[in-house]
Amino acid sequence: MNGAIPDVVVLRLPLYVRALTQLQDSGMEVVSSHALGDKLQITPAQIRKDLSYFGRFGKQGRGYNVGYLLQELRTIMGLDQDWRAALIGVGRLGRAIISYPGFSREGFQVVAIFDASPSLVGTALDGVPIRAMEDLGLVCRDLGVHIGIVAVPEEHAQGVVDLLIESGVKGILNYAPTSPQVPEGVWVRNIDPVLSLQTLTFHLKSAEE
Amino acid sequence: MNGAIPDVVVLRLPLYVRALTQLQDSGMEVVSSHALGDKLQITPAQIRKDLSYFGRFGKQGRGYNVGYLLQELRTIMGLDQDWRAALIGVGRLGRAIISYPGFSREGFQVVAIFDASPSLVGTALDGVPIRAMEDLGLVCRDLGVHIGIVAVPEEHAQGVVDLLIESGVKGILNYAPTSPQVPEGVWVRNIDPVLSLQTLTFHLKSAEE
DNA sequence: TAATGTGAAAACCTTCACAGCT
DNA sequence: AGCTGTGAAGGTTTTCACATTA
Repeated sequence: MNGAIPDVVVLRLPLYVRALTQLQDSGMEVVSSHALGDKLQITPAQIRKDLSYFGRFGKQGRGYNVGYLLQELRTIMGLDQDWRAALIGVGRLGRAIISYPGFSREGFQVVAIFDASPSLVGTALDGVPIRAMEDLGLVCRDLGVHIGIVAVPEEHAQGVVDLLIESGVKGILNYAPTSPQVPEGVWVRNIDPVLSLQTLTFHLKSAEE
Repeated sequence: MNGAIPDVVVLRLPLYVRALTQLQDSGMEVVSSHALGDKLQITPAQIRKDLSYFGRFGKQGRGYNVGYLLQELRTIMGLDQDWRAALIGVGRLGRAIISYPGFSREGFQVVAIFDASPSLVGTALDGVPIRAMEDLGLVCRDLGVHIGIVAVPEEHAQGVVDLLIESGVKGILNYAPTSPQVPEGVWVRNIDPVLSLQTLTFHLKSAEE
């Protein structure tokens, strides 16, 4: 129906997948845009419009078949395949990330781990060997790493991101408290809970008046 | 000059604060909207427009004084005061959150911890006692908790959020993989790295073609 | 000269409203 | 009767472009 999907639509797709999965688990077979919208606090029109970028998945008068729509969305988003990730940085944060079961449950496998500290290199975490930064390029290409998970201190984040990009990695999940610069064709998502807290305080402070 | 600040502007304010702090640390005293925009991959016009919602902080021909703008923004966002948070849920995730030094460094103090497990209640974490869920309302009001940090399993998240709201908490940082429903006047920010990864795979898959 | 602050224009996104299908 | 899919309308956000000021 068109060419590019608005980024704001792409950001909502995972919400639909998550909500539909919950509905499926609870045994629901059909859902209307209105019911799905109630669950997500999104208007029914918005949901229908978003889905219409990708096809016609509903039945007039009835709604959407939960299982079917879920499967279609998972295919559209590439969630029907496995994705290989590399973790860079084995500090407190890196350890928490590797021990989080949600990633592998959703099809994201951490296949390589890197750290700059010589005392860590050679040991393993969760069965995955920790390697030296020097080997990043070779190993990432070898293993076909799709996504880099950056969990290094702020001052090293940009350097690590540059290295990942040189190694052919096109997707980056950045936990460092900084905004890395990347060229066209590389996608970054930043996770910084402090930024979220700071937008909260703005509203709390405003409401206080 | 205005009434309400667009939410999309509020989401960018913490980015400005973070970048300005980095500039200040590196000794820079003046910055132009162009230079700041380079750092954040945001257009100069956007930065100037965003700032103009709050006042006139720059000098024509020169730019912005880093320290002054930083201080103004911190005041606008309420970052010049301390905020008290309660953590709910002491699983793997809750422990990672409490051990993250970034929160207290930025003025967010975890003053209370709650968990449903009787074996944890009565023990302490990082010097903060773990309390029973039954005490949540009383303790939150007593201590004047501003923000609830939700780190419980998905199936308990909505219940915990409801409890927090009943207890007068108006800001929620939600780590559970679900979209809690809240009334007007309560603000939620969700942290779910899996959603971020899933938006990445959409782009990676699209680029693959 | 260099860069802000800001109306106006352009681009983008959301909502409306209804034809059309089940 | 009920709900989708979608053009068109309406609203919001971004960008442009320039008067203005240091």
